[in-house]
Amino acid sequence: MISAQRSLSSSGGRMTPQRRMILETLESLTDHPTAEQLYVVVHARAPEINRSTVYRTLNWLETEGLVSSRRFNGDQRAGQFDPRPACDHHHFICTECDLVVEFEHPLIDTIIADFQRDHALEVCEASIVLRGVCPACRARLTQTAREAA
Amino acid sequence: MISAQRSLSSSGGRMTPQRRMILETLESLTDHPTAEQLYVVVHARAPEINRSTVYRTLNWLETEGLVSSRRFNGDQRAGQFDPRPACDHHHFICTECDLVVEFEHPLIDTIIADFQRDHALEVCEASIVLRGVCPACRARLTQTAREAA
DNA sequence: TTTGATGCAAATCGTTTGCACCAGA
DNA sequence: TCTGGTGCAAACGATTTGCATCAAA
Repeated sequence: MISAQRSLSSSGGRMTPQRRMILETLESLTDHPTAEQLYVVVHARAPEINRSTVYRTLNWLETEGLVSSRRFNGDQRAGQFDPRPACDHHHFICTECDLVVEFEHPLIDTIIADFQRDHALEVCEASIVLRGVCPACRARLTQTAREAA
Repeated sequence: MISAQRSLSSSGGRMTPQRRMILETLESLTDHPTAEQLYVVVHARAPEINRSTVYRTLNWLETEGLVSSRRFNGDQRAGQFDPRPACDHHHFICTECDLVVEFEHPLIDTIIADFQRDHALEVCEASIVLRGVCPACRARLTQTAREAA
């Protein structure tokens, strides 16, 4: 979760009502919304807030390191915003319903260390994306397959 | 590398001169080109091939599982195409020059197994993205920093 | 012959930007 | 006050699509 007020007031930008509202909305959402999805919620609550402001605020938050943008799927159009920094967790995505599950795993550090040793490249960030099918979608899929047979 | 002729003739689509040219060009490139970059090369060799055809061919190849599209960076606009399936290798990206280095690591299987056990979710694909700085860019950066001081 | 692929241009989608105005520090 | 943020609309880049034509199987 972002500790919005504090982190932000100590950094470069100004705290405005629009930014506060966008931040509060982002924190209230449990998933990884696109800019448009976030805009829809923000706009419903505060119709005077413009779409550009949402985009600008998200970009600003990303440069501040408070959120990270993701593209879990190579062919998806819109970026999704993760209300946490990029560096400290990984993701599972259901290919059917886009459910996102976050996780951590200590072995990533071993992988990074091995890679750096083998390739003489300096790694500063790592992310794992797992893709698969969640139980609900699995049930639906097998049900559909059974009906077809 | 794609074994183009064989894999494709056995699958759904038709082999046309355009598709052959696009495939050969994609195989000849060693990096992970965007659709536009690929189009430029293809178009230089065969000016009659249209941009739409490149996009359509890439989408088709992806549904056939012969290439995979990537978005290594959350905020980058264009998708990059990897002339290999998504499942069998991982990537390091230099944040300065976009150099891509591919690698494999056996521990990913342990991570997948642990995740599946802990979350009761079925994983069918995994990819690791490491981000960092390559030696050339590191040298340039430290040089620039030294000059500034 | 028939179905699917192509070229072209226009449309679409997600995102950014120029500019005049406004407000937080 | 003055720098930086906002709303608006227009621009933009990447990608897709409708349609008439064409060619692989």
